[in-house]
Amino acid sequence: MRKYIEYIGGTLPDTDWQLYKDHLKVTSAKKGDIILALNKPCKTIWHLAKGAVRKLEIDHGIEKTTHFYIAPKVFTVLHSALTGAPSDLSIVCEEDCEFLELDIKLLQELYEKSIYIERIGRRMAEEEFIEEFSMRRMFLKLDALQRYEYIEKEHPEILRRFQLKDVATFLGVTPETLSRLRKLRFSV
Amino acid sequence: MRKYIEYIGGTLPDTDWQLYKDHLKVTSAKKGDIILALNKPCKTIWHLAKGAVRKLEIDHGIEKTTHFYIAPKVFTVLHSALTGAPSDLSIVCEEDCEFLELDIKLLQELYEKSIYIERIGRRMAEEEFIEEFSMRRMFLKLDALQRYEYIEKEHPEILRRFQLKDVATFLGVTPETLSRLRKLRFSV
DNA sequence: CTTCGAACTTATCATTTGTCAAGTGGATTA
DNA sequence: TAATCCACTTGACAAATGATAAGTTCGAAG
Repeated sequence: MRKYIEYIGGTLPDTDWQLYKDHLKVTSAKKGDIILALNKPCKTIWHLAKGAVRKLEIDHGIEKTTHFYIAPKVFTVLHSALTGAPSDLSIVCEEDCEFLELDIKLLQELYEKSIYIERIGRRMAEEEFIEEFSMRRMFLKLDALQRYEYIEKEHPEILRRFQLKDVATFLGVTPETLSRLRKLRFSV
Repeated sequence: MRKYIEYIGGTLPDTDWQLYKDHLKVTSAKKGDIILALNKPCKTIWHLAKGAVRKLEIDHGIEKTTHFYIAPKVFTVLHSALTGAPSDLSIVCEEDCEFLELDIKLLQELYEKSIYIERIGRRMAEEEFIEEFSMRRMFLKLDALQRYEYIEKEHPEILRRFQLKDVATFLGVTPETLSRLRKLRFSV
């Protein structure tokens, strides 16, 4: 976790770091476990220490993957966490996982107590925004094959640790199309 | 501006608000003016008080619109502003505009002076993230016609104040395709 | 070991979207 | 006013992707 903070250019004095750490709860989950069910309000920030999870939505009965997270990584369902509304996303473990959980309400109290923690919150939101925008640009600029090649080159870990059918919906194509694109790639 | 802060659920005590206001610089620009050129580092946060602007990138010589902003709205090129790197986006006025500009460096100093301003910064980043994600979901869930209908229904102002060719690239289709989709829509 | 089911692939055909080329209309300018 | 430019539209054809159905492979469960 502290590494992630440094990665986004943040620093946390020891006392603030201690304050933060004291509110984390250690949990774990098995492959296949759903850690956030559809339509449940999201009340947690997960610090994924080990494993891999997937965020998904249901679109006309079809599962569509919106995010892949691989440890170490911090994630939540922001809209739901901020407003208390039911989450339109679900989160499932794709491997056995270990977490440090932080309650949203507790985090908001920590914001009051430490400007440094508030700052980390801002930096994390900024990074997520940039990442999300770069994903959208992928759809504006690249066709399906190029999007696949981008993942292959920039995030090969995703191909190793998640199912292709989920990578397909993440890329905005059907699993059949992804299969054809991969074949195309090998023959060139 | 203060309205925008309230909209995102923020509050700014009078003294902090005064501090913030004192650092804003009033500027204006004409329709067609480029307020941020491609490859220049972005050093400004613009508070768009009046008018409409468009953010765009160049992809293989083709202009692609990434954002539309209509007053009142706050925007910057976050990645460039945070890192000092040249902006891969350009910003152009689509109407005569009035701005309140805030220098990025000044804002970072203000973060040191006021936890409330820091908090507004966090809230803005969070809102931008949620907005950006909802845009990406549009590409995952909707085909081109449905994306157009979404804009027509949820953001009709965009159709009134920007050119269709730019709406087309924003939606990830060619202007010719958008034209056909619109024709289709009217005949149904 | 065998069976079963789910992921993945492959094939065929329909649909959507892109490309290229040309035409229309309205606004700006000489 | 006339000429010009550019956004927008339209048409014909090509390419990409989706839908459906069926086949293959592999790992999990009995």
